[in-house]
Amino acid sequence: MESKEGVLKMEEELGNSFSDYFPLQSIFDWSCEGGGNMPLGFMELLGVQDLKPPLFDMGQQQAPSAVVNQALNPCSTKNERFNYQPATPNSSSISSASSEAVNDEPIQVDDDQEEDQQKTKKQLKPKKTNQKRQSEPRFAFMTKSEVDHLEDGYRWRKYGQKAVKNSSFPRSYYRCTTTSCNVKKRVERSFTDPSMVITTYEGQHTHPSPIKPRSSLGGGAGSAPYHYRQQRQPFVNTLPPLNFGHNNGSIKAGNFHHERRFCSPGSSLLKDHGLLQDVIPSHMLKEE
DNA sequence: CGGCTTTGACCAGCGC
DNA sequence: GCGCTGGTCAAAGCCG
Repeated sequence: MESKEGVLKMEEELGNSFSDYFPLQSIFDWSCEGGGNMPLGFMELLGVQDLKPPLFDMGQQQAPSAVVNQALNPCSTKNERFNYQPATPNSSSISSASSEAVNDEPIQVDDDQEEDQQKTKKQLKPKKTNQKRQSEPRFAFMTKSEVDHLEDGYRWRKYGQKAVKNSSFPRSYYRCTTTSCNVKKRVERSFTDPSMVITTYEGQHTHPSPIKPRSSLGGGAGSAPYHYRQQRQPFVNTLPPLNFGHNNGSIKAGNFHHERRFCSPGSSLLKDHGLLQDVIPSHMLKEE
């Protein structure tokens, strides 16, 4: 199965098994049994916990898990190693919450320290002081998408790209453009299925989504994330963007269309199902 | 002109 | 110790 392979790949990448984090249960199960309470949800990992998570506003303010319940009927998936992911743009997705520092406080580098580090780096390019690079909470998910960089409501600056071993697709590195926000994300395509995009978030946002609500747009072009330009591709996005609720008017009509589909269960889900089935193991679908 | 991407180089960690 | 690989830096260039 494609998706499972992807998840396993992510496990390797993250250096931990998802079962280490979510023994016997996936986030789906949290939603089913815990009344939607996630111990450490995606939203927290993204640092939007106190923002009325726009991410899922599109889902009639449903909790992520609820969205999942509708979309994937996770309660019947039992111990499938899947969990929900942010509704990424253009896509159906499979995610894996992960953190190498589940028990760690998110690293909040003092501004002064950070400045010092940058200064020294500029001057001497000294050794990096971060002995353990990946100490931030991380969250990875797979997305079926033609677009590499998925809209999630935040603005990102690409700071690097590397060819990845065993993959013909490069990995891109993005950093949140907001000063003092240390969130990073990596984006790469699955080499087993080029249509799948693996996005890994690292760290927590310390600020609200920069994308303003439509009502405050006034044209909105100015707040349109830079990469919208990149998304002008002949492909059609298949799911709503990760708007984090403050949906920007600049998001193209196609996305709104999908948004509506996503919000209305029933036939709309069936439509999405066509995409999801590319992602969801067939046996999961049979269980429904 | 500011903000962003591109891309080659550099650095650190890790395995052999 | 050496080489490989992933992650980051920063100059150059692009674009609205």
